[in-house]
Amino acid sequence: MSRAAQQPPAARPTLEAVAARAGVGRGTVSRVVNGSPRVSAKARAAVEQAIAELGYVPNQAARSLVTSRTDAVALVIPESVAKLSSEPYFSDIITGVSAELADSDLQLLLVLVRDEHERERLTRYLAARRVDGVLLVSVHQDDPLPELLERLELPAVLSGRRSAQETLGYVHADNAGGARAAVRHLLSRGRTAIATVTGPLDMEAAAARLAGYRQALDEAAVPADEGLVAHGDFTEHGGREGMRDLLARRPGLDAVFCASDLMAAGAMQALREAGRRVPQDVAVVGFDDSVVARHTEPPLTSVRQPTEEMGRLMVRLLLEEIARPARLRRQVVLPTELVVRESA
Amino acid sequence: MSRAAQQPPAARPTLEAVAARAGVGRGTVSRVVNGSPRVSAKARAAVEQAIAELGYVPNQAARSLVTSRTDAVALVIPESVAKLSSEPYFSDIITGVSAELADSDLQLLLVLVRDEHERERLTRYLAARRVDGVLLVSVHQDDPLPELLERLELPAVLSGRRSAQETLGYVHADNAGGARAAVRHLLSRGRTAIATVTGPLDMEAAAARLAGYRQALDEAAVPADEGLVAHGDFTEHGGREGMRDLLARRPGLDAVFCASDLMAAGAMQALREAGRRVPQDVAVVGFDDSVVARHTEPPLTSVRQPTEEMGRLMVRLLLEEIARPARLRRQVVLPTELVVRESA
DNA sequence: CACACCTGTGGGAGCGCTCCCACCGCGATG
DNA sequence: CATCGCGGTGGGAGCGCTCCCACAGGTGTG
Repeated sequence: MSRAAQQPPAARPTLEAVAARAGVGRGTVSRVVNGSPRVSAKARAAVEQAIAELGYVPNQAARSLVTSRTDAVALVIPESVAKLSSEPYFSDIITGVSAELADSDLQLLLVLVRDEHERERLTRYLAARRVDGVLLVSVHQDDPLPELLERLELPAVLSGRRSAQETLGYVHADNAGGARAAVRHLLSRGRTAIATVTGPLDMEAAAARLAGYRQALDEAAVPADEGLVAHGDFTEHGGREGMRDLLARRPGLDAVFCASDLMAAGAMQALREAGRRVPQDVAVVGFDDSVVARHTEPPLTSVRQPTEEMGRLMVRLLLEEIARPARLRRQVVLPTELVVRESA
Repeated sequence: MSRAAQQPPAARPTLEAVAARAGVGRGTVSRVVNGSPRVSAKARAAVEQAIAELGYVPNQAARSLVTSRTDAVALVIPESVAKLSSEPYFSDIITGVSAELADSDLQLLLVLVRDEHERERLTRYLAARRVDGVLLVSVHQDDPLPELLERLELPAVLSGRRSAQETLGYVHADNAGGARAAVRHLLSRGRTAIATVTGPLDMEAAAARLAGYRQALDEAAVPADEGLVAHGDFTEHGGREGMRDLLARRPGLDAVFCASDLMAAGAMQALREAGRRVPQDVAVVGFDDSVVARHTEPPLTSVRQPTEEMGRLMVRLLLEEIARPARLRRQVVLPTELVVRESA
């Protein structure tokens, strides 16, 4: 087909063109576009009309070049373990982040980091300051990214923290408190041999959940039994394996607290294999209260953390830090809540 | 706290600085950075060393300004229905897109469009050509975005299509074929009163699945019965409602094909409420083979579509189109596969 | 009535890059 | 021996914007 009628994709109008049409200078147009108050009503009206008539949209690259802002933030997800879809936690964070960002004029860059190579790419990218700030989720203790962010003096907010001495801003849930509530609930239902499947302990969230589990037992004067502690990795597979271990070591257990819903789902599979009924023989509690919790059979009692709200809050903290970088980093802990269903 | 020691965040070196250090001109550095072959080995080595020594990273804004490329693509997800986390389909697309993009040097912008206001924001954004291309998923028949993309002559690839006459490039699964396979499977197991819960019929994928269902019954000379067709919206809630309707209208049904796994999960809840056993009384088949399928009780037989691969393929098509825009748009249909589990 | 001061304005400079043209030196060619 | 071609090179121009300085014109003060 002839493309003779093809017109050069309609060269976009520039600031200059708008200025000419409105009969004002470039400076005035720029002031209107950027919402400066130092513009007369008359000039403003003329400029706004010219903008509308020409369909002017500012060129972000030109703006960036001179302001050295990018009006974009990156959400970095280390996808070390599994796929995004099996971790509803990430999806909920994304939803919250995106929602909160929609009200600002920032764009959301999604960066999944699968391997070393991709981490290097990200490093170069951040060094080039191609974003104004970074949201980092699922932080591990030895994760090199937080340090990089500090070195680059790039505004950043974590979900989770490296340790209790975290220097960057962060948002996380009351992991210890949630775990405590879960175990207390099991105790109150008369369970006595309560096991746990932990998350990866190089993540503070996982360590805190284990600590909460221990506290609750301690409070109730239940003697500690390391045989009742299995280590998982937040995944379904890890939950299944952990549960099998536990059943082998302590066949008499009558409850298990899993540090994620996915692990709880895996644990329930292992229990079913072993012929144990949930909750009659073994009560199960998860953590996250993600969609998975509603799809297990029986539905899973779980510790709800406000994941989406955490995403929103991360954005708010990040915007604050971008606005005034020197300030002390804010660190926020959100409450959790036990959602009781049939599994416990 | 005193910030006396505060140093200006280490002004990043420019092309010019590299050129000076390497003892060459700006042009040569630019050629090296952009991989032009027209550079002598000697000059190249000198430049590369200077780059390493200075830690030079090109300024993307400056580059963009002159090339009018952005090296970014947007993945647009109309989040009309529910949350991201309850739709594993989207997560898998994201995973695939991100993986494929990692090998190119493009960035992924994630844009969730929740309402009219956010759509307008996106429209302005696209008009400003702040991305080199767009991936659009979950396309509805009356969706204004595809038309906008055509008008803007912005490279774009859809997942799903508006109709069989789609003019834009797209990738989708063999929806009709998958549905046919599902229903044939049910027929082969001796089911005779096979119902279906459809997706939103303004999406071609949903319409095609319904068509496939009808074809399979037709081939088997099973008389059509509109009472066995309920309309859902791909969500769990829709599946539950649809199933209740079906049970009310045709209590004798012995199988149901649901156009999504989520609806199948909802349908199974409704069946349980009604005291029907799955699969003994009613066999259930879903569509997507998402993580949900493995978490239902019993595990769900489902039509697998290669969602992640679809994401990757969308990126490949988009890159092609960005490279040479005038070409005919490629349209690809990927095969589906029935994964048999215990629900049917 | 001279002066300072404030609001609103125009436009030069310059952000860091790519594009392109001019030019250099060399070996091959007539 | 003059001419050409060609790989390799330097650097001017310019992308579209913001920043900032200079300046116009009005208002208020001594």
